[in-house]
Amino acid sequence: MPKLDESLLTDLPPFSRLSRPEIRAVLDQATSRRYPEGRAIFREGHDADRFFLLLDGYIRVIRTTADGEQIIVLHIAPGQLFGIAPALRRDTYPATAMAAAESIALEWPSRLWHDFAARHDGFATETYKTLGERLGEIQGTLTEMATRAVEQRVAGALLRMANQSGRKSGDGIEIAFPITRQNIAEMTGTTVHTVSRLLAAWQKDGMVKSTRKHIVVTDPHRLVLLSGGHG
DNA sequence: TCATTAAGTATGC
DNA sequence: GCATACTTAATGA
Repeated sequence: MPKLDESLLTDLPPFSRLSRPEIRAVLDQATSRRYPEGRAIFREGHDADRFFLLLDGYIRVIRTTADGEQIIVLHIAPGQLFGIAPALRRDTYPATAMAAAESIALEWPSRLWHDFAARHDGFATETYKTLGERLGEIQGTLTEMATRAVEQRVAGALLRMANQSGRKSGDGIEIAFPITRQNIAEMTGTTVHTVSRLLAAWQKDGMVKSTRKHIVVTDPHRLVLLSGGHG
């Protein structure tokens, strides 16, 4: 394993308050791995022996219901920690993590988490901050599920992905990882068919542009209106 | 309003 | 050419 460059971590919230030598020490304990699209990084219920930092790519966090249905909980963007079960005082992962696109992540043994938190100023607080933000997002989605109609939920899901992982392209905001209608159905508690119909209608109205596994939001503002105000 | 069924077309390895 | 992604229409809860 080649030595990892310190600049990988210097600008990321959990590490931004660490000194150069501290970052070096943290990096020297990390392993870097690559995951092809669709590969599980860890699975729900399994022993939480490692935690991760996403360097490149996108991660889909998935939970499976009792009757085997998949629910996409959220997506993780580069620069974020994930699989941080130790921060939640858990010894198993609460969800499955899949590479939504080809991804590269650093990993550390779980036992190091408490070590990092104790030794490095800001590591724990920054980590809890991202956990809090993530919880807020999940709560928001949950409320949306309970109170909004399907059309508003799908619009909201598209906007969330565009906001968190969007890159500006020629004609709008492009969702930066492969996403199928089935995936969106799993995020919004509806069916592929409904998602397909909605996307087709919105494309005709010029709000989105989509091809296979690829969506560009061309009129975010109107989509916000459709989603019912709040993003 | 939305899921389900069913039956198709398009796309990419 | 086959699996996967996607589309559309009909039906009924």
